[in-house]
Amino acid sequence: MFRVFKKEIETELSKFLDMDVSRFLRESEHADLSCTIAFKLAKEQKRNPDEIATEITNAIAANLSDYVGSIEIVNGYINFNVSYEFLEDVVNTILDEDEDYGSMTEQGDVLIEHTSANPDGPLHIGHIRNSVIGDTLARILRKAGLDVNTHYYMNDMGRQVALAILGVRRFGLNDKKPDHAVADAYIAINKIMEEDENEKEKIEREVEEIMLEYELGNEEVSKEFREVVEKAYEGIKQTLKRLNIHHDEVVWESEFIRNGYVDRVLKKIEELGLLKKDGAWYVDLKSKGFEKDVVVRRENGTSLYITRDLAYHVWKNENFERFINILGSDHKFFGKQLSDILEILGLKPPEIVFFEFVSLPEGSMSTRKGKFISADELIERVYDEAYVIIKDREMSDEEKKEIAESVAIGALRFDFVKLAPEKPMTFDWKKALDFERQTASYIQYSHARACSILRKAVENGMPDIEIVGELCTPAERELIVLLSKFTHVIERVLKELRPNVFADYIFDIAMKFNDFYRLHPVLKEEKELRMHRLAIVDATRIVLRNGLEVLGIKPLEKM
RNA sequence: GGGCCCGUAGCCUAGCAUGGAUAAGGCGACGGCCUCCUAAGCCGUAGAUCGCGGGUUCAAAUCCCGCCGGGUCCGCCA
Repeated sequence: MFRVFKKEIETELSKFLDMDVSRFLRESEHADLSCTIAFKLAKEQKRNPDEIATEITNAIAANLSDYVGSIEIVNGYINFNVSYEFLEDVVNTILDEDEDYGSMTEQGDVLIEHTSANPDGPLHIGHIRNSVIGDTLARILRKAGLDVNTHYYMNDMGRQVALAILGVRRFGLNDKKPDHAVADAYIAINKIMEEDENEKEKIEREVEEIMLEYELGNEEVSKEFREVVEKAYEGIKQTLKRLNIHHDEVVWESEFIRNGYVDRVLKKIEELGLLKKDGAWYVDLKSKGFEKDVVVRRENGTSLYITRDLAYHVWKNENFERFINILGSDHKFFGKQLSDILEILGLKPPEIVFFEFVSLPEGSMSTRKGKFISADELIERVYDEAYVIIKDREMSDEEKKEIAESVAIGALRFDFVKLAPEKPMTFDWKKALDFERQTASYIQYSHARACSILRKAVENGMPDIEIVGELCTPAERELIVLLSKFTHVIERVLKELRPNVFADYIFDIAMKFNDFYRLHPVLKEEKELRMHRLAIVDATRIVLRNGLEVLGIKPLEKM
């Protein structure tokens, strides 16, 4: 709805000004939309901005639709405010569209690859950042109308996995959750390598050996790889499920060796005359500014991670219009190489969302050294904390557990998604376990409050609702204008691929709703005013619910 | 050494793309609010040389240049 308001002003302004005017229009605290074009023109024409603003306003005022309620000129700014009719239309549209409010009609297929953690252990808190960004983005893009597929790219051919397999061979798997059991074997074999030079050499030779066997398709070894990888993934999948995250498909890296895509991509590079063979095979990327060649095949004939990933991206090109990867920023160099090679091949590179590292106060994490906080441990502790808060409430234990689970998962997801991806993050137990504001629980609580008011209204036999623009107070106005920006915000996320923007938006709604709640009684009011406010509460409830769902957080009706 | 990212009150963050009106929230601190729709809430107070230095501009947290501090990458690893 806000988009309609904005578009209209843009159209009228550009009729008069004959230039792209959108960059001079912005949301501000002073008005619903504020225009700074007069400053620009004042400079060019060496005139007073106020004078120009007045001229512009006079020229367009008559043509503006009923959604524009007022235009004001203040110090050269042209301030546009929405009308009563706009406010009414927003609330009525939300009530009408209900769970579809905020949905858009973007078209096309998108593939989002996220998480894709090495199957050598459980997800840790760094991986969760990837998963949450990826899953939230997937949900936002779906809300926008796109046909979204999510992939977990299973890195089954890496050195780490080979090592994990040797670990399992030597120590077996204990009876912990399967991903943790794999990690224990992996950590144990790493420990041996660190402590004993002879063992280290021996194990490294074995790693080479089984990697080669696996690439060549040796049945015995392949079976071992599959078993360990599937074990690890089984545990990872459980963790993701608890976080409301699922992948539509798991794509095994080794598949691209077996189905010939790796050979195809190598051949294609060779045909372009870019392949250098000197024992190993290299791609010359000097034209793209790289000092060193990129190795795409080792001397022993095996492929490398980038070779298989190139093959995967050839496949993505064949099957999807857009493909987005969520990657830790340590992959930036790699991502650039991958993208540049794809471009040389005349293919589309992936859109990549990079996020900065999650580190512990004592330094960066390492699965190999067993130095990490697992997602499972984090979830469990946040859950315990959430349970403590409600344990004395009057409800069934089952209900308490459900609420604690939703609050815990919500808090966790929100904590990761609210931070801009490019910001580094230092994990802090105290903050992770703190439920005082700025977390999902605040939003869930606001939603529950709205539900409660509506529930009581029905119980008291006053279910009728009706928005009346003229009755809107400043706080109500602000809230409704914010509610109208749902698709406006989604549009921005689509463009920037930064889901934190959406998280902020939903949080803002919760805050504005609490302002409203404090200032305006609802159920106590006389009929007309009560119906008006109930309409606002219901509309807010709907937007909060839809927003929380887009964030993968359960909208609770009671807490 | 070179590339990329980050640096905004004691702490965490938003704003930076497209320069504009007193730099916005939260945590923590201090003082208050449950005969009133859920106190997982709310109100008030204190707290900022927007890392530093230059430049562009009528106007810079935002753009440009140079530094400083932190992270990360520069493998026949992934």
